[in-house]
Amino acid sequence: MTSMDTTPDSDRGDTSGNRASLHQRIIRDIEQRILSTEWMPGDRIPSEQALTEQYGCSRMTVNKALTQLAQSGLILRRRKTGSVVKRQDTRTAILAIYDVADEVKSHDLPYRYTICERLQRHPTMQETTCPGFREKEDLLALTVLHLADDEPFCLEERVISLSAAPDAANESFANLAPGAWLLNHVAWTTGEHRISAESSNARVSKLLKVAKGSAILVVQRLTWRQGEPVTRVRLNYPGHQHRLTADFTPIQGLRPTS
Amino acid sequence: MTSMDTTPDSDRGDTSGNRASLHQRIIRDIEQRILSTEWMPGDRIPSEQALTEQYGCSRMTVNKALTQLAQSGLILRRRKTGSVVKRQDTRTAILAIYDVADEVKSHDLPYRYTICERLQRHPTMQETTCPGFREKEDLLALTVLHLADDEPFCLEERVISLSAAPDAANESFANLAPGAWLLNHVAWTTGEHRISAESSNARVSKLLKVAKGSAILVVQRLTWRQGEPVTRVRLNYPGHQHRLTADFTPIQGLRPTS
DNA sequence: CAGTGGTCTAGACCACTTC
DNA sequence: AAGTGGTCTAGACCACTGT
Repeated sequence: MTSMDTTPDSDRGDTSGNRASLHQRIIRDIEQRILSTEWMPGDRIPSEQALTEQYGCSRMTVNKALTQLAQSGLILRRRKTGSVVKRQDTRTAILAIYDVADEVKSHDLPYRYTICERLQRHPTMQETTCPGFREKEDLLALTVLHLADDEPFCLEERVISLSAAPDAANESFANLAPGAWLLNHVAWTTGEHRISAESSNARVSKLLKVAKGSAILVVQRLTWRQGEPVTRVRLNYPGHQHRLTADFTPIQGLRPTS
Repeated sequence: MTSMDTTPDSDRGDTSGNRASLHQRIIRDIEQRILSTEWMPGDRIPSEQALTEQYGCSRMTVNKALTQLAQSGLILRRRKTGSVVKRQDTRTAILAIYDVADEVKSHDLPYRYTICERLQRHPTMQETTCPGFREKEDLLALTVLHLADDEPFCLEERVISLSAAPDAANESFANLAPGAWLLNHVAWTTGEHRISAESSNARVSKLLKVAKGSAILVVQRLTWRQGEPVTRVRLNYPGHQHRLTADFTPIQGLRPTS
């Protein structure tokens, strides 16, 4: 009988300020209840049927809202038993990984890079044992120094699989750094980051012009394309000047890139 | 007239192996085209109307697929001009931040912690100038050493706002470390992480039993609840033994927690 | 078995944006 | 003005799952 009496708030017949769509309002309402601890982890969320009546809308609309809440990790949906507030024991942070050039430019500093080293080789022992690359694969190894305002900003040690990116062999990387070049030529990949702190060794210290043994923030990235390893890169940032920032919000979507 | 002729592949009338739902198959198909560079950034994606005919389904189903692709950052949707493949210049990684206790236990090591220091105070100069806390607010400052297998694993330096979490003042944290306690008592928050590498100072070195000046991975976390700062925490991990890992996949959703 | 979510349809109206 | 996505409806059938 579509009782409208329980309509949560009163912008229903309101002509002004009706910015959000209905399913978004449902999302906000439920988020609010969870945030305010009115609904605690494990508590049951009204069934789609119940919400359909509460909001006087169709089930699709409610379903869309609950599906999004589940996708953003706020609730768990199960058949028969219904949806419940999820326990939030681990939080996820969204870390945006930029191209180093963009990163520098976002600080309003002039950017340039130099290729310090370039050679074609096969995987080392370490590389074959650990993660991605096949034995005897043709690889291109590059060392790139990124500079901001002519000061060392990041030392990039990259290995590219030439079977995944054959064009790389004949590319000078004179106008486009390898990272950006790959972004333009090899499209999307899945991958993995490892972030750690290390003491700089002699080579890194020299190139980054930091004291030997000083703290370096190391971001390692492995990327695949359709199951094939494409590139492995170690980005060495002087620890004192650099930091990664990540927002975490279990609320209203994950804002993937925007 | 719902032409079925162009149905992309042939599991339509197939009774076996019909695992994925239709909108998921549409998502996969489009992802595939983008991954294979058949559709490059900027290229136009068929309109909802066109896809509706291609797949012989209703517009809602196509819309659901495209909406998800847009939410995961793969495509851009615009009215009138239609949807296009998005340029992928920045990638986002999902970083799971666990409670330190869970982190240790996931390594199958016995876990314990000790509260090294505890005092109630007001914000320091630095704290009032920089980010969250109001002046003269009551704060609880804690230093917690987390141990794995009785070896120092992480040094936690935490400040809790007593206006946001008044119960904390009378809590001994004997059975539950402050981080886990807050998770249970203050519900969800939005927040921010800053990850950097630093050289350990005397205090940190001593507590973590590492050489002074060695590389430390520092994770700073600021959390708010409804706009009010709740807690600020610095987690100091010996850099050599610890690393954060994050997966990035611009493909098929962001798997927020799972 | 009955309750719940998962998915889909075949329409509809509107808002926005470019032409 | 026309094309596109944004949203919503009022049904429907099915799959899963706990009792």
